[in-house]
Amino acid sequence: MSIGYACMTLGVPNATIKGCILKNFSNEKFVELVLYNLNSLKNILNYNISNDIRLFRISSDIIPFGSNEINKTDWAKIFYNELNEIGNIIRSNKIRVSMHPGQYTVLNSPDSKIVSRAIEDINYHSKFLDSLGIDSSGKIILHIGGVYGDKTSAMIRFSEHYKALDESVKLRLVIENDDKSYNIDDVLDIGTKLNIPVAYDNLHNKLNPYDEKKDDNYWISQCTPLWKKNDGPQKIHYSQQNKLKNNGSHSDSININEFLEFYNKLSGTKPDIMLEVKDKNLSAVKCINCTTNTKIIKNLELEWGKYKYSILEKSPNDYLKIRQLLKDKTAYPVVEFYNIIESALSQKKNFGNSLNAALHVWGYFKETATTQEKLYFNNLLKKAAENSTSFDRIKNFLFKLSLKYKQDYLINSYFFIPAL
DNA sequence: TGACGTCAAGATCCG
DNA sequence: CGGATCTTGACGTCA
Repeated sequence: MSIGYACMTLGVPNATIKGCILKNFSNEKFVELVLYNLNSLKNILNYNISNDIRLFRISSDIIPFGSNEINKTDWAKIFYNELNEIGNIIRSNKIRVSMHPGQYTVLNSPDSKIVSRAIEDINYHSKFLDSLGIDSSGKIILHIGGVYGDKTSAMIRFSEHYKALDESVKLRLVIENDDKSYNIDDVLDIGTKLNIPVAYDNLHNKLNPYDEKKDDNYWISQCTPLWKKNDGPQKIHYSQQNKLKNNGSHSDSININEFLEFYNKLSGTKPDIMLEVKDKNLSAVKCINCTTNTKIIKNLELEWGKYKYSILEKSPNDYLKIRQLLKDKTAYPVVEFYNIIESALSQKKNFGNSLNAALHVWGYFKETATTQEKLYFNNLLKKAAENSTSFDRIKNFLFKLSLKYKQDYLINSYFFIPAL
């Protein structure tokens, strides 16, 4: 059982995926972007390894316009060395990677042009995983598509188009229930007939249920037999509803109590769990720390090091509470720890607390900073007090200082994540 | 025809 | 001119 997250990281330096718009596409731009993205992917994977995250979804944007006809480059050849190096990192560290074409890749469309684009896109995803030397446990997760007023024939069309795919692509394909059209029963029906593994998505099932009396564990068990040896461990998608947003919007963070309630109800072998959540790797680390057999306080101390200034900024009370909580070096109060973190992060910031946290971080530099840097920092504080600049600018400046003075402890701090 | 969802690139505005 | 903020893109389905 592994727990992972999708596509992008928060608070990891040099780990973003870049793209460009169609009209700016050129071969030179493309080469530049792919080199940049592959380097980011390498950094993400190394981050995952050091945080013991063994499940990761690679962004479909890793190769910009990977399946667009504008893109004539043989990228697998051009970037053979980079791709090979990344593949080695993945394989030697036993990370499981997957990909997930977006909602616009529709294999069952009645429009043959849309179908051929969908096939091109699925082929691109498969080729990317092939280029890393990943075996068939590296999955491509796909939705069934549209209904077009006639679900039965739309499902038949999916089956026919699926059968026409390359064998190597079929080995990777997994189908997933969606939040509007194809419920888990529909998808299990297709999966059983075509022998395709099914990834169960709990939030989609909540929004688009087949039978509300059946719980998550029931459906996950129903999917289990469809995962054969070559497919690797069963996978599911797990997410929670953002209560302030539309149905289907993912929560900012995984609420740990709700997750553990779900997790503890799972019977049999636990599946790989792909989290879909705004705070990405942060929730992955949280859920891993709460389910691991390695119950050592050092892991909580590492987490605390990253969270502490964000907590100080939101709630000095909770800051003190956690310091108290982590005093007993023989204990592992992980759930309590994250409960306080979640509660603190849900608080609103205020000027005094933000200033206090910023000054704590400034403490790392106030001796070593140049006169100019000191002046600039004080000027930013003054402007913030007058409300003529935001604390984000102060944070940006402090982050730049962290990089310049190589303060790794600060560079990895969640304090600098704007959304937090 | 616009909403849906997603994020950053690109465009524009502001001081 | 740099930084902040707004708009667009890229995709297909459905109301």
